[in-house]
Amino acid sequence: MPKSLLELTPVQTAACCPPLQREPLTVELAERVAPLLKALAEPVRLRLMSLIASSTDGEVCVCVLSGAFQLSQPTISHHLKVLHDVGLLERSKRGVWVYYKARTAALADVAALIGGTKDA
Amino acid sequence: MPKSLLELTPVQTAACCPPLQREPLTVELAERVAPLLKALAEPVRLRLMSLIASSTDGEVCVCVLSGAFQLSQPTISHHLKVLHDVGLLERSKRGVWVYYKARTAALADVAALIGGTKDA
DNA sequence: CTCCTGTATCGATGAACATCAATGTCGCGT
DNA sequence: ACGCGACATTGATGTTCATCGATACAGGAG
Repeated sequence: MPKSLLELTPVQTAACCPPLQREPLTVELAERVAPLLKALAEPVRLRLMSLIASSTDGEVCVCVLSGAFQLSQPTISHHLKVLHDVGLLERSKRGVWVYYKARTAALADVAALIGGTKDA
Repeated sequence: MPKSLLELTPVQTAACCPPLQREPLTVELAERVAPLLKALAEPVRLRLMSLIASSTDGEVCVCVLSGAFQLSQPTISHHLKVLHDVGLLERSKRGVWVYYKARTAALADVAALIGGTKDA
């Protein structure tokens, strides 16, 4: 896994404004970013991501997450897998329990690309 | 259409960090943001959005956009409609031509919600 | 070793989606 | 008026996806 999920070039990261508004996205970059957005583009996954990212411990047990939604356990597990597969969540198993942690850097990367702050 | 697409509350907009990392997203907010992310979560639409947002004129004619992809005209029209329907694009017809303009504020809203800059 | 419990995987099903060809609609020129 | 060109809408098709029940795979307790 790369240090930065999106592997933005110096020009891109140092840019005054979000790459998306700076110059047309390349096909490759668009295809690399889209899966991250797609993973977030679902209400349940957005809330899962938020629940984990806003937790004081930084980590949240799946057992807690399962109880926070009126969805079956396999469904929650599926959504967590989607977020994990694109690199938005880290997974650590301790004993019988599994904990997920948010990769806030990845979130920041996505945000910086699509919007961020503009001006010089 | 609301002034701000996401209608973030003062607490949310003035927050030190992205709402998503600050406190668990409410069901309503998650369901309001997800469609915007879904609209962006497609390589072609991401590139369309970028092409329009990065254009010097601020506006781009559909005739230009159609030529920039190896896709049928209806398909491009469909993608533009998706972006327009969620409020990411503005549409203006002049003569026979149709021009689309990026709602950068909407992009910034989404970015601020999911990532933005953290720290205190 | 054998249950019980937490989590992941599998298989199926119905809904949503990307794409295209065909058709419709609206302006402009002739 | 007529026809052409730009764009949108419709209908159809194959694919992707969210969800669930059933099942598999751990690891701890007894």
